Amino acid sequence: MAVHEVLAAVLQVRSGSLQVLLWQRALDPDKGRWSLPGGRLGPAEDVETSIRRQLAEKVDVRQLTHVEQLAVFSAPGRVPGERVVATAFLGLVPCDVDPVLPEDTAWHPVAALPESAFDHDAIVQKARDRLRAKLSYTNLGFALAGREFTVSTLRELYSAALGYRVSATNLQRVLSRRGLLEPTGSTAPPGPSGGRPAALFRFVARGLQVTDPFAVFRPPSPDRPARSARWP
Amino acid sequence: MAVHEVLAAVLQVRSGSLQVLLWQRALDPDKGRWSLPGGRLGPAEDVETSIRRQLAEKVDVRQLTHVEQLAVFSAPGRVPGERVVATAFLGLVPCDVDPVLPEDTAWHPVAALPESAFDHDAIVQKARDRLRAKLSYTNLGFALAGREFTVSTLRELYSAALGYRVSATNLQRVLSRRGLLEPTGSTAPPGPSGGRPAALFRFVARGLQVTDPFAVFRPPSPDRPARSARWP
DNA sequence: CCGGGTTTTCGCCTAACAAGCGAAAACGGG
DNA sequence: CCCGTTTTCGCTTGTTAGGCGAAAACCCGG
Repeated sequence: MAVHEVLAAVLQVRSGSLQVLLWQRALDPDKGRWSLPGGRLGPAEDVETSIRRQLAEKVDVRQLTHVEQLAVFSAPGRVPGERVVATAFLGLVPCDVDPVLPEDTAWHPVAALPESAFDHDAIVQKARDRLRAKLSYTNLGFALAGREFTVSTLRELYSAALGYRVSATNLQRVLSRRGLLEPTGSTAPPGPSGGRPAALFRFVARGLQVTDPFAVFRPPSPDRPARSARWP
Repeated sequence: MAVHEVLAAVLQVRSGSLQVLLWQRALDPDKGRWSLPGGRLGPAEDVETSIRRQLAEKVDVRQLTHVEQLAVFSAPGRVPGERVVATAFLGLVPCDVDPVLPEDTAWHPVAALPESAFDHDAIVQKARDRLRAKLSYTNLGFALAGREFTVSTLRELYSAALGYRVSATNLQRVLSRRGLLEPTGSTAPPGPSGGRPAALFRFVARGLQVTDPFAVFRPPSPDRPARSARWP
């Protein structure tokens, strides 16, 4: 018999850095420290429904472009007092929205977290690592970007999330070849210092999908060109 | 307030197919159906400690070469009666052991599961998918293989786990290039019908490690040859 | 309206890796 | 000692990531 809570590390790229949504605890334990949004699992909801419901108190749910389970945190003494088992989530918000936040809530760069409550910093690290990994072999970028964007802004998003500078040329090429990116046809107005107007792109699909080229030892499949189809 | 249980899909390649450890329920609910090993989370243990403890009743724990969290299953009605939230695990057993099993326990091919209890079949599917994915971009094969093996037997393991025939040549090449495989120097005795004796190999590391070549958009790093290190 | 500065986009090239194929190597058995 | 069998290795090909620089397309000031 244990209390079950759900917690989410909601990430967004803001002003060039990857940030996480935290709220400051008004009561003990860990009063004054920053913790992840979430709360107790209700009796008639599964964990994903629950975290979406609880996040609605912090941000508009419709602005959450992606939610996925991260892991269970269950060390016996992870919170003082009663035993609490937590299911942690990764949530993503696109860069073109700026949700109104409650008083006690604010964004913090994941690279410089404030004093955080309990084991919540470990959860944030895990969320960041998951995001970084999935940017490489999925179309998860759609959850960070707006509906339409230029390659330059997409480059800034990837650079901020990954923690290192990414080549815009290569980014466009790789995502295009994988069939994840498509041009809208129109262009964005050039910046104040001029320059060629950038073409607008969008992600072909806005749901998570994995690119399988990372799957090796593949069998020759009928849909792929089938480099040659004979097996011992 | 909900009961928390831990469940594990323990997989092993046996007689050429991927199989999962199940036990047959002697009591209602779902009497007679097959379910995953596991049980209630104890008050002083985290979920991984708990699943390892509970699996010890089924198989010798030292034979478990890999254990990882899969996901939380928490649909309100997933088991009748009291609310039960489950943390599901993937467990792997190398092919060269054959644990003694309790009466009610047996291996079943994941491709042809018997009538299984509750949502346990969904957990098994998820475990299978996770294994298949990780075989491609990690050294997880070490958990399926024995300490030493020939390329042919490794090929059979990968073929069984992935569900399609794998080229032995390519398997050895890819794993070697990634620095995961090394020859022991000795050879295995040839089969009854003769043939060149096969060289024995082992995995360099027996803990899980990810091969990053699947990470794209990488920065030029000092350790890698650094094709050329200049950035705009 | 023409040229300089700026930003984006595209083409060409290279490197790395997966993958297929066939020849050679290394055994046992008649 | 030749033959069938199994393994291993080298050669080659196709695909993808990645780097570099030129051309394209805009603004603005003279």
